[in-house]
Amino acid sequence: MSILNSLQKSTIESLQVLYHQTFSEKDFQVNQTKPEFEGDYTVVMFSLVKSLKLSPEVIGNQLGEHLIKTYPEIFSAYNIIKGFLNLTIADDYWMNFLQQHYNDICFGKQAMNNKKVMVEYSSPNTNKPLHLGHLRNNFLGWSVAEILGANGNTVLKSCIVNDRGIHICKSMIAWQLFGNGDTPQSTGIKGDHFVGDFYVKFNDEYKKQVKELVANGMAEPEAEKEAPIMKATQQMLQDWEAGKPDVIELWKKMNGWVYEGFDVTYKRIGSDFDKMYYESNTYLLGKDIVQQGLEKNIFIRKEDGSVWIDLTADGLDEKLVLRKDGTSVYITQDIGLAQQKYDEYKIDKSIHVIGDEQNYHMKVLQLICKKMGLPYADDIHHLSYGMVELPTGKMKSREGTVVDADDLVDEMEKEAAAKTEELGKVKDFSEDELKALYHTIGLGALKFYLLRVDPKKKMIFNPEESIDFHGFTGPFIQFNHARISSVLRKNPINNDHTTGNSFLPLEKELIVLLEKYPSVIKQAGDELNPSAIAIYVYTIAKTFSSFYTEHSIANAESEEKKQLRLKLANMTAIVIKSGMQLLGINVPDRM
RNA sequence: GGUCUGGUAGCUCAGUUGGAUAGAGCAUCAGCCUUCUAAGCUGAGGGUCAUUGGUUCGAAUCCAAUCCAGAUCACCA
Repeated sequence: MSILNSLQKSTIESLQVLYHQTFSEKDFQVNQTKPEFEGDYTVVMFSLVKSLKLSPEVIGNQLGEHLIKTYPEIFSAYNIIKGFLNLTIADDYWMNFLQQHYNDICFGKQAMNNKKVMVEYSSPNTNKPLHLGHLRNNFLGWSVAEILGANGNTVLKSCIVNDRGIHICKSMIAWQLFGNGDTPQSTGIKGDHFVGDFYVKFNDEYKKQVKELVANGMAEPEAEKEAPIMKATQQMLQDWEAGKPDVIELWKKMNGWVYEGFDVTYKRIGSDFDKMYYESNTYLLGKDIVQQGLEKNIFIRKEDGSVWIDLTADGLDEKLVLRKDGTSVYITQDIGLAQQKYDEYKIDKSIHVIGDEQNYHMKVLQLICKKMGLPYADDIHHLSYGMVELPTGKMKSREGTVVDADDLVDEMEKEAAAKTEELGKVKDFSEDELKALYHTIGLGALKFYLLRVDPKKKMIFNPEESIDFHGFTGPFIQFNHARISSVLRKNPINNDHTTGNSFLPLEKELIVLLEKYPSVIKQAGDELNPSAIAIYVYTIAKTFSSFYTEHSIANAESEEKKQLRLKLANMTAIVIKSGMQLLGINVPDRM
């Protein structure tokens, strides 16, 4: 049981004994004691005043007295300031805790429950390479999956690839027109970038054609429809849907190039999936559900044949679910895919990591599933995250302001290499070891940068300023892990129970923090929020760093003190490593 | 216009669901490496928590209104 739970429980029991009234954890608040006061945890008395009809000071005194008398193994002292009962936790309690967990690599993780969760993330389009926004999505999705696993869930990572549609045809057309038969192999360009370049080429040509038509007197909206390259693209989409062999062949070939490129990037950034879904296989799903909905009168067919759902009573709008030609739209596929996931895996919860620009869409999806009475409707959860913006505003591919994922990772690794060389602490590393280290540090900095911010909030990335390696960053945390590793390499730990020590303030601070790790994992899981982990791990590293500078471990005042500090350091290293792992970040033993 | 987010130090962000004098990092300034890794540590300056009301022992946090910024409301995905 956590110290917080023990504290709540003993408080409730004491209140029962003292006042013959039954309280629950929600009836009073427990916080960590502010550093300017004496004590470790504080119970706030004010909320008890009304029901007990006693002053906060009186309750605090009686409660404090009773607690230390009844639970001497937990509490050693108390004091009251205003309505705050500050409790000091017994040193023995901490000592036992440390002895029990200092070498426990599973500390903080929950036993398996029977829940199965699917986390869908990444969702790339096969017409362009991944960019900074995808990175936030990928890191979030992967980390959330990991965190849910640490909370005892069985987790499936999935990915829906948008591999068909008009945007894919655009790069196909452009390649036919301007490609001269070039391939990634012949040009030496990574497949996803190669195809992305043709997508850009399409837009350039399209703009040019529209401009020409307008110059010849056509109205702009009409010109946008009539541009030959656009008409060709639309024709190609129809051919694709009709299964025309040469179009299908081209489509397969170009998507194949993109996947080769994606594989490299995914491997590099540490994304992986248990299940891939392809829109080309799912885009027809959901139609039968629409049919059922029509029969139940949840959907309505308009005169032109299109099918709609009226959500105005729920504060939303009317939403189209089938076009008049009978083809399905995005939301229809999503309903179908949700059904398929449920049928296939019997998942208890389905988490969709999707940007907040699609909040409305996801709301509609959920509402439709609910109205259809689908059993999983309430278990669909949209993990909505804010866009990554530049100081100048949104990233726009048309204006060439998109920060490319591959380029960014390259830069981060280069930066890591430069810093490492400058410091010259790993001169004995082999070429391969150095490469691995640069990757660990560079990617660690990037992941931490994107994960330390609350997912819900949009964030600003300034490409002018490179991502920092000092302060509240991944490398700072990695550095502290390396420092601890270094100390532990040179000083063996004795497993005997360490006794007879009281804690210095920084030692106490560290152990109180370590004890909280399980609750942080739980919070991060409940909130689907990796930033809770990031902030926590940083706080641990920072506290350790102060402790490390202030007190010598190897040359402690006594052998007992040395053992205590070694155990503290060991547990700190384990928690840092474990927490960073939940973020998808590795920690080196040397850097 | 409707709906939904958000507004905290010069900048980027925290703030444990209502608790004690609102915290970090970056940037600025001043110190600290003959001892375990200085990607570090210590300290200083920097705030009308967008504004105004309300709720109560107590509000950055809850409620209302206003201002500002963004997203969305497609027979696009």
